Amino acid sequence: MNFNKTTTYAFKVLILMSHNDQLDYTSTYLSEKLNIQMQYLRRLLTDLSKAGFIQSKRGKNGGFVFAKSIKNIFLSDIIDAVEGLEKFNSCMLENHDCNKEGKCSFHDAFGEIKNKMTDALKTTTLFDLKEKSIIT
Amino acid sequence: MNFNKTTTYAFKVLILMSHNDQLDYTSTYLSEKLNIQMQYLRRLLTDLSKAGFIQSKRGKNGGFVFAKSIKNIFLSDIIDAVEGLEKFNSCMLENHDCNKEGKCSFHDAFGEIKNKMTDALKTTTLFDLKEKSIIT
DNA sequence: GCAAAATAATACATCAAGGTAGTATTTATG
DNA sequence: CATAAATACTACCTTGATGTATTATTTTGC
Ligand code: SF4
Ligand code: SF4
Repeated sequence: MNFNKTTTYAFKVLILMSHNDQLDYTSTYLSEKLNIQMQYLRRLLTDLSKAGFIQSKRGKNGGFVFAKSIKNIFLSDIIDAVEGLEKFNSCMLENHDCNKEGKCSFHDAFGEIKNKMTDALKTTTLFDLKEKSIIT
Repeated sequence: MNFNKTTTYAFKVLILMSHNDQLDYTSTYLSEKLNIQMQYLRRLLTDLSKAGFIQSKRGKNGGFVFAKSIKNIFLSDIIDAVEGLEKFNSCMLENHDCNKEGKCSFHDAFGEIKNKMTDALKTTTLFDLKEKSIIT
């Protein structure tokens, strides 16, 4: 019940950026502030650009800004872009032949909980997280 | 929100074995029935023995049987033995400096859901899963 | 007591995620 | 237009999870 590292990085970056969602953030700044290695972060930022969350400005005074309103970026979108959302809905036993409700107690026992989790991810935006976040 | 492969194997093995919890199951049988590679499964079975869930009988007519009642084997025990239970309770953002409630919206948004998940794992036994499981 | 059937142990192979380095490209500004 | 400051790209390294192969050990039953 965790995201992979890259997804976690993505969250941290975007949450930090959402503190001032009009600002340009350089990869150097983000890297130092969040303790994420430069090169890896750069790739991630490029990916997040290609996914449409942020946009890059190359050259001097460049950096990254949101490409759209943080009210329109759902947590599920971020997960989906980085590690894919499939596994959050798929069988916890990786029994790919089966996907039927009511066939296995696992499904019954955790299906509802998983759905709530997924719902939360699909309805929570970066804006929603903004105020209370301690991640600086 | 998934277990790693080894944990999934462990679940499948133990769930299958719990269908008839007095029987000896050979690694060959389990391997073929569940499509798990022999050598890897063997190691897992040895680990599950050492963890006290099952016991091994070496030599001809050997195999593995439960070492204790399946009413006393909680899903959380299995996870804990194989991949550790820590991450099911730790910060989803891997912000290891912090572990305070109310400090970050993430915590508020998903804390309750995670607790329910953990509770379910800690109160559900192999016996509870027995009847309805389709995993043969 | 020997052969067959089982587990145990050990060492090595493979693969994907994550991490690192070096070079190329773009752009603002003096 | 040259330089500095930024991102983009590409190739390689490291590590941990998973997979495979080989050999050793134990036990049963003829
Ligand atoms: S019924 Fe069980 S095996 Fe089938 S998809 Fe649901 S959890 Fe997986
Ligand atoms: S408050 Fe946020 S950062 Fe801190 S432990 Fe909870 S989820 Fe993690």
